[in-house]
Amino acid sequence: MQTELRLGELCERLSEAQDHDDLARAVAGLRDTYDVEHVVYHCVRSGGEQWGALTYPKEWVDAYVKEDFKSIDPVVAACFSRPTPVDWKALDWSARPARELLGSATASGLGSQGCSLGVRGPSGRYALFSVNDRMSDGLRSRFTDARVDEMILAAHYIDSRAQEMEAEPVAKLRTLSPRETDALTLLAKGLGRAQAAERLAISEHTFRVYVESARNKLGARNTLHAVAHAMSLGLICL
Amino acid sequence: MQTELRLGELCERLSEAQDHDDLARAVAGLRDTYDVEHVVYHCVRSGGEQWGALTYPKEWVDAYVKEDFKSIDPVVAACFSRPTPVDWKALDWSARPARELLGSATASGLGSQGCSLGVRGPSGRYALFSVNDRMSDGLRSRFTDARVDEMILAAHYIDSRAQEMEAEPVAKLRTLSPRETDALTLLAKGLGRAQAAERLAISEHTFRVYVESARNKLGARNTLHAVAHAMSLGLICL
DNA sequence: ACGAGCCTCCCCATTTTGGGGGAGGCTTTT
DNA sequence: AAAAGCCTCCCCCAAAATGGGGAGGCTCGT
Repeated sequence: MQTELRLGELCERLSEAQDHDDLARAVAGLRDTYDVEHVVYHCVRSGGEQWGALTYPKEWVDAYVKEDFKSIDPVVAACFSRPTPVDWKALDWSARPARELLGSATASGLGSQGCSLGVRGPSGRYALFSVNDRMSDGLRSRFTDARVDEMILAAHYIDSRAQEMEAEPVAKLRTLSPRETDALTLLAKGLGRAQAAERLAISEHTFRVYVESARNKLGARNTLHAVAHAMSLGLICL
Repeated sequence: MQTELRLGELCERLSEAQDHDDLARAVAGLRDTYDVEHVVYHCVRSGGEQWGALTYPKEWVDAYVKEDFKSIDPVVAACFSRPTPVDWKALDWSARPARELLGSATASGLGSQGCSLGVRGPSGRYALFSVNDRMSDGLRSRFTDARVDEMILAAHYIDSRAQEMEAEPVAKLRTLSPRETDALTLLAKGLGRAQAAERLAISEHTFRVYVESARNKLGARNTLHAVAHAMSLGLICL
């Protein structure tokens, strides 16, 4: 197995990538360089449906989507809260849905060993970068630190390119005034209007004006929608 | 200037880091290795107040917090939506608040050139990794791609350690049933209860049961709080 | 000087939500 | 077999929110 990843090659392919197929080709090149069974970029959550740039057989990808394995996949759950690479072997696969996932993967000819790293972006965006092999011992334990570095860099570059491809032209990023931000933030934190107004040392009437104003700026249908939208845009945070 | 960053040294310091001071020492070691004016890890948004592990003088840090520069800092805003490193020189500093920030920084003896990379985590977490120097031309243009790689890796490792230090013991991660998730997601997207119930092909009474149930599971005070909380935990996404 | 935006405050009628209650059928796990 | 959770449906009443309207003072940018 090669001991050095030519990220220059990956970056070159990514810089020319225009669509998901181009990303898939870049990921396939990575698999060949790593000399592993599969390399996977799985965009779990973004503005639209989940999608992936990967080397898995179509049969397995179709089964994964059809059975909605994303909602019970221990890898997806584990990487959601851990910032470091996760060895699949270390996860709990005892639950029946997880065993079904494994069975289905094996039936599609895949190895059950792998390593994944979660990547996050704005507006709750969440993606997974995985390396999969059929060898009996975990990839993570076989990887040197240098290889973890390469995994992190590969994940970052692929996700960056994916975000760039998805980005809507930011014609006009909505912003809120400080008081509007305060008003929505306090509501998001669970305070009622009366309590929030008191917290800000203003009247409920005034508080309401800020909420209405923010709602109009965000083009929201109601207060809840305004709060959710503001959170999604990263304008407020709990 | 050295052409190779010894990330092994950074990782060693980080693996032993127990608090923010340890992180600051690791960051200071990085500054010495890079041979630059300052290196900064700025946790802009997480569960608590903003904080940083950095080499800036206390005078400047105090001024930054006191003037609430975070809310107008073009670097903070730019890195929020860009997944790749941002050269400060390329940003718009013409607005008065931004000029005040620059003036204050210069008065504190800082250079105005730098490069920053945004890092994201769960629950809307957002941090910045920056390298600052007083040289007249932008660091970004002087950095080779190898240096960008090191910047990305350094940002990742520091943020990972920071997250590990902050992580509350996950005694019980709240989850929602699929229907509860659907109900909150549709409300977050701006549908009214009647419309959302129709979308799910259930009655409004039933829809309401899911909302109430989700609200109880999340320990939320009202529906808006439940939606905001679910988004914050990454349970639903727009 | 003027316009835009922010911050502040008030009113009424209608609609929606929250809090409480009730119920049954199905699947999964232990 | 039993318990727990999910999915489905219905009711009432009080409180809160929404949708519409009104207003003035201050600061900043052009």
